[in-house]
Amino acid sequence: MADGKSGGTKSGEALLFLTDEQLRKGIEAMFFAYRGFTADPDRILEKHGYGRAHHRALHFISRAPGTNVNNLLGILGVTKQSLNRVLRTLIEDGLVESRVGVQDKRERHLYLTETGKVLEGEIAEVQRARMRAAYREAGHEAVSGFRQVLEAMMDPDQTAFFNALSGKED
Amino acid sequence: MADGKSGGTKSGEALLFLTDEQLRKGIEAMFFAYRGFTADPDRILEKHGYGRAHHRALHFISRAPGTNVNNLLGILGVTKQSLNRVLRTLIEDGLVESRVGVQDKRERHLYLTETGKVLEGEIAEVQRARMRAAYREAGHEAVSGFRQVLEAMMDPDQTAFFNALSGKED
DNA sequence: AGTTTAAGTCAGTGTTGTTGACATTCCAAG
DNA sequence: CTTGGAATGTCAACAACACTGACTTAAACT
Repeated sequence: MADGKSGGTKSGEALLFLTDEQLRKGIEAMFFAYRGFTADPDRILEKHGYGRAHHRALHFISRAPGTNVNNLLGILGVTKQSLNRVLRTLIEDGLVESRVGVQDKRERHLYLTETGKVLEGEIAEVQRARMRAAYREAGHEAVSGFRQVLEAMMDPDQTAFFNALSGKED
Repeated sequence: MADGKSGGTKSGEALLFLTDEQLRKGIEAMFFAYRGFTADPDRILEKHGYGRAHHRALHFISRAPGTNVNNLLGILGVTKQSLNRVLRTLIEDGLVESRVGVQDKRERHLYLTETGKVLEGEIAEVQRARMRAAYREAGHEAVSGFRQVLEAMMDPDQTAFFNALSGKED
C-alpha cells in the first residue's frame, strides 16, 4: 500500500495509469507552486504590515463589490472573528468601506476605496504577472489542463463559490 | 489597468492571448484547489493534534530518509525554530528518529519510525486519492498541462528542490 | 411579542511563523 | 596545538492568524 508502485492504482484500467510516484510528484508540485504563487503578494503585503488574510479579503471584495460579510465568510472559509479582525484594520486604514444595507439594514456591504483599489491592483498585477509567465511557458494546451485538474481537486461546495464568481466569458 | 480587459496582456502576441479575467480565474482556481488539496490531510492531522507543518516534515523525511535538518529547512522554506518545534514533538511522540551524524557529528539525520511511516502513509493515501480522482476526471492531457504550469509557477530555487526530489522515472 | 438572522465583540487557546541568544562540533590559520 | 570562525542544531520569547464559545445589538420575519 505504500510501496510506491502498486497501491490504489488498480482500478484505473485502460484510460489512465497512475503510479503512486507520479501522484506524489503532483502533490509536491502543488506544494512548491503554491509557495511561488503567494511569494510576490507576500512581499508587497509585508511592506504594509498586512498578511495573506488581508489580501484574500481585498481580492474577493474587489471581485464582488458590495458583497456582505456572510458571503465573504463562505468564500474564504474562515470564522467571523478571523475575518472581522482583518476587515476592521482594512476599514480603519481606509482601504475598505462598509455601507449599511438599503433593503436589509442588518447587512454591511463591502467596497474597496480608491486607496484599496490601488493596493489590490498592485498585488493582483504581480500575481497575474507570474501566472501569465507560467501560462506562456507552458502553452495553451497546458493552461486548459491546469484549470481542469484544479477544478476537479476542489471540494464541491468550494467549486460552487468558484463558479459563482465566474465572469461572463472565460 | 484594473478594468479586467486590457492591462498587462499587450505583449502576448500570436501564441497566447490572456485577458486579466482569465488570469484571475486561474488565480482563484489555485486558491480554491489548494484548500481542497489540504482538506483531507488536515482532518487526519487534527485527530492527532498535529498541523500542516507536521505533515510537511513527515512527507519530506519519508521522501528523503536520512536527510539532515539543514536540507529540510531549505525544502520547507521556514526558519530553524519553526521546523525544530515540529520536529521535537514528532521525535517525542516516536514518529521520527534523529541520529547523530557519523562523519559530521553536528548533523542530525532524520528517519521515520514504524509509527511515523504508518501515519505518513495514511495521510499520503488520502491525498493521493484526491489527486488520483482529479487526474482521472481531467484526463491524461490535462495532467501533463497541470504539471507544466505548476513547475513554471515555482521560484527557480524551489524548482531546484523539486527536481532534486525526483524519483527515477516521471 | 417572540424567534431568527446578520454582524460585531470579548476571552481564551493553538499552530506556525519570526528574531535573538546559545551550545556543540568542525576546520583551518597561526 | 590552540584559537577563532563557520556550520549545525537547540532553546526562549514573541507576533500573526486561525479556532471555539459565549454574548450583544439591531433588524427582519412570523
